[in-house]
Amino acid sequence: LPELPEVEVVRRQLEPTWVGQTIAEVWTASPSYFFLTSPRILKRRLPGQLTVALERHGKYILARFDGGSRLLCHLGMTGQLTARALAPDPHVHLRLTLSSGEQISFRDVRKFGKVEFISEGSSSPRLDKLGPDALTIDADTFTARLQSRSLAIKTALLNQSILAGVGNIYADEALFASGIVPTRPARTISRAKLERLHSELNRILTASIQGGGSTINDYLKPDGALGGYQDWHQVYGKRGEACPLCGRSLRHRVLGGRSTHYCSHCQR
DNA sequence: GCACATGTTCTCGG
DNA sequence: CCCGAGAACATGTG
Repeated sequence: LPELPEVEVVRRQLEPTWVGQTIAEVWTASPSYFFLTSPRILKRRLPGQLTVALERHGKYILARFDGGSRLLCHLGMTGQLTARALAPDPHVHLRLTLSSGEQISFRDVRKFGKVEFISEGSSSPRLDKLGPDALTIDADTFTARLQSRSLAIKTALLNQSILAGVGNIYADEALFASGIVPTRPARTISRAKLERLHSELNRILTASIQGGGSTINDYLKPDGALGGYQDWHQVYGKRGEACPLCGRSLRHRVLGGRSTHYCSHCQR
């Protein structure tokens, strides 16, 4: 379930524990078909690496090491990254023991998460494909990247090569907040409306990070607490409930294979 | 048993 | 190349 705000909360909580530490030991579950880089390579390349930064691009977390190599993590749908001690369970796939003695664990029930070691000087096709990060993109770049598309605006927002970090929840919330119907082709939306969407998206992502992200089913912060932003959702998961603006019943439909929530009166 | 689930990636159409 | 529909991935919940 993690989208940009949840991944950023994870990054911020892990940063003080992880950055500045050397990786001492690597443990992987076996068997596991969870890794883009084989457990054998992870165990050979990671020990001894000094972590100099913990970064995020879109929904990806990247640990950067002093030699220039990086560890790429994607939480998929149910991934959790934590420095807490976890009770033994079959869903922990990777544990990194740091020089401080603390452990970073990657737990993922559905195994849609990804872990990849990127050697110094190498790039990752996954990273190369990503568009600008949704939290830091400026209004001009945002409108330029969307104005040329004939895709439905929601489908465009979910496309990580156009804009990185927005998932189903925040796409629905941002479109509601800016009064745009999710099915509208992006290129038919005025510049002013796209600028409004940019500012509402930024406001919502920032507020969600402040609130600790959204917990629907699985997401937990690294400290084990629930997120808080789900209480502020206006439309996501609220089909049939009253629109917070006009009181009419909120609609639901499938768009691009994804569950989509909107108000047909307030969003045009 | 069935429907549904927050993400990514690929294939097969047009 | 652009776009959409659908499936696949693996496992859980209601």
